[in-house]
Amino acid sequence: MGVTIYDIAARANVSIATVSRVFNNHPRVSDDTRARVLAVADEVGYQPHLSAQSLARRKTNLISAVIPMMTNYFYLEVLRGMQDFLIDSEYDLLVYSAPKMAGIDGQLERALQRGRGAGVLLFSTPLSDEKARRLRQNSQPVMLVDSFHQDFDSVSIDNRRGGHMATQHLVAQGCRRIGMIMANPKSVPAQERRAGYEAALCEAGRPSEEALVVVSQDERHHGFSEAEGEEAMRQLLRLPEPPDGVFATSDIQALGAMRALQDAGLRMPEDVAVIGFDDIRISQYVSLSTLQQPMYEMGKLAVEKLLERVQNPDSPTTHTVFSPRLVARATTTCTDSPAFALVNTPAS
Amino acid sequence: MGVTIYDIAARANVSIATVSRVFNNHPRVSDDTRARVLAVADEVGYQPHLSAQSLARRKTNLISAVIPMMTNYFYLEVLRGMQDFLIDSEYDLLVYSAPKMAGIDGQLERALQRGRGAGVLLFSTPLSDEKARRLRQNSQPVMLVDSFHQDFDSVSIDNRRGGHMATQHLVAQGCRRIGMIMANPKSVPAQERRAGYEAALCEAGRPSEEALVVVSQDERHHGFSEAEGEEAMRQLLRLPEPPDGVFATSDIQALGAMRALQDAGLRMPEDVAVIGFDDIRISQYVSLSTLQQPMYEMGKLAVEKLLERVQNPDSPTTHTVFSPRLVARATTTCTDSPAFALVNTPAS
DNA sequence: CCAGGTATTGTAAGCGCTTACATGATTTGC
DNA sequence: GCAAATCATGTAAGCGCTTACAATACCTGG
Repeated sequence: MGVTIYDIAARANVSIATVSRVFNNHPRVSDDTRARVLAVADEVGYQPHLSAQSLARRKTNLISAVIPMMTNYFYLEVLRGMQDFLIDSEYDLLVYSAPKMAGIDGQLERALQRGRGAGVLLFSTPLSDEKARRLRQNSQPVMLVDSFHQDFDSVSIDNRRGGHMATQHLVAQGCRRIGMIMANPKSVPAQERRAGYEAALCEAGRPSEEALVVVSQDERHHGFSEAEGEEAMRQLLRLPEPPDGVFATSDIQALGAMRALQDAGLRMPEDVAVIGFDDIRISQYVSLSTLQQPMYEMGKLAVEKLLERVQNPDSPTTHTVFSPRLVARATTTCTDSPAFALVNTPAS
Repeated sequence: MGVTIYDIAARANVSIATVSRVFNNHPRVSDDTRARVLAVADEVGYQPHLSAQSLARRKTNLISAVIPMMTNYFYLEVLRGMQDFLIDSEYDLLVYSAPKMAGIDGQLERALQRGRGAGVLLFSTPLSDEKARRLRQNSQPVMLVDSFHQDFDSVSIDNRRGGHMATQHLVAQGCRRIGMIMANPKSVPAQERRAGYEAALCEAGRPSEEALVVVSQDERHHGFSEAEGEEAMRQLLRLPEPPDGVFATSDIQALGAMRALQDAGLRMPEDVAVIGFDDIRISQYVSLSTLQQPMYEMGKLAVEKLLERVQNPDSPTTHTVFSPRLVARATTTCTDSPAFALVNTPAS
């Protein structure tokens, strides 16, 4: 069907080996034949057959990204960073995403198929020892993004520090009772953010109150959803002494919390200050204070490091930890001028 | 390295052909041997080698999505729809995205490589006759999403109708001078939306004024960016008689326009009503009126139809056109209660 | 002028799988 | 009870490429 190296070999009066050498830039080909082969190839529109190459070379030029709940804009930015790196490389990207947390194992299995990809980027997925063992056996190197395990390369963010910074910021803004809207504890980043929150409270000499932390039991998105955030906020507001500052484990939950506050007729930040985590694009528009993750850079670095690992399977494991950056906006401070105030001036 | 059918054949005392038949659910295998082969395969952890399968079967289980400027949230939603369909199929998804419009040809070439994928989804890319010819020659079927060409299957939206609805809505809201913030005319959807705009003005007995349509010359994103929208709005405001209603070819441009209006101290919708196109998630939060595209459904249907085409290369070409849906929010109507009003109450 | 390089090209054996065809072993129909 | 059909399995030839090894041609220097 397609043009093969046999066709070219015949037309250029050389063997298929020579044709192959030409395309692989093998040095031992005379300039003469090289030119002839390339001319013929060009003339007939030759394209190498990628599956055949993969089979013969015993490696592919594909890498896989395994992503849970792509609805989260966080991943869009990371993907963008990845693509910007890959576009100049010879590797292509397979995307395996699962709508629910639970589907991630199946997608990971798919990505790990033999002869499929050269490496796997696994996002935001905690690794049980059992699963880690399974991954180590596989021939494809695995790189963890937004999660951590001693045995695998990883790129992540200092969640504990972020939780600490968020809480400290609320303290600095004068909040007296600081609550937290926590995702499902199965999420390791969420746990870490909570640890930072508690450490900061402790440092500030505040008692940490169980009731002020609302923990999501959601399995589907591990609590990272607007609905979960809204529900959690309502719960906080029902407390005898509701908080006047809230740290949510993600912006998307914070958005839900904002909705709940609005419904309750409360003002931000005067009645309740709100801070999230991630800095997704929406946050800028609704002036939500948050901890920014360098999503683009994380994506870019992650593929870069994965490809290095593919080249060099035995180099020592590395872990890169980015620092989050505090972005103070209108939900916690009174100085920042709000976005789109005019839209929201109720018309009369 | 990996376990092959030879290993299994040896351990199960059968030929490799039989092993292959077992995995391909060939009917002519006795239950007895089938069970034996499967037991052995399970024991040694056999996984078929996908490149080898592709080569022997002369087809792959990959489809490619070629997407310009993934920054646009539109594509995230479409991707989600695609993934939800693919997760139950045997196909996997390759994503080729280009940060700029100009990079799309290179990515398309990559996706079209022989032996790579079974089909290609090409997004939002106008096809010159030249390029169409090139695509027809390729062995992979191509499906157009958010664009149109007679010779290829397509899934798109009735942009003309959308432009018409948007403009009609502004008319109904009492706008007297209706401007338009237009993307680069290289974008066919933008052109169509403009046609709808002009038709609606004409029907309403309004003269269409050249100066009221600001056309972007941007090449990078074809004008689909916040900065371009903002600049266009400023330009409109400098007119002797500025518009009191504006239709933007996308939400992202509309967001820029909103920023310009806010900077100018103008109220929406009292001074200027604004409507966009797409209904990206942010729009809901900032209460931007818009024309909703069924992005998720488009993605889902697109892969579904592409896979049908892969099965059946000779069936007649089909075109599916979705209708946009008007979503009136606070930027055009006074009835809708705005989102997050509290955030935007300037604190005192 | 010839042994011993070195540069260029060819031969052929894979890579791991699918599948047309061939071969016995069983079953079926009459 | 036997030819014909059916079933289960094996043999071997690819799919399109890479690459170790072999072969040939052309240089060197002594």
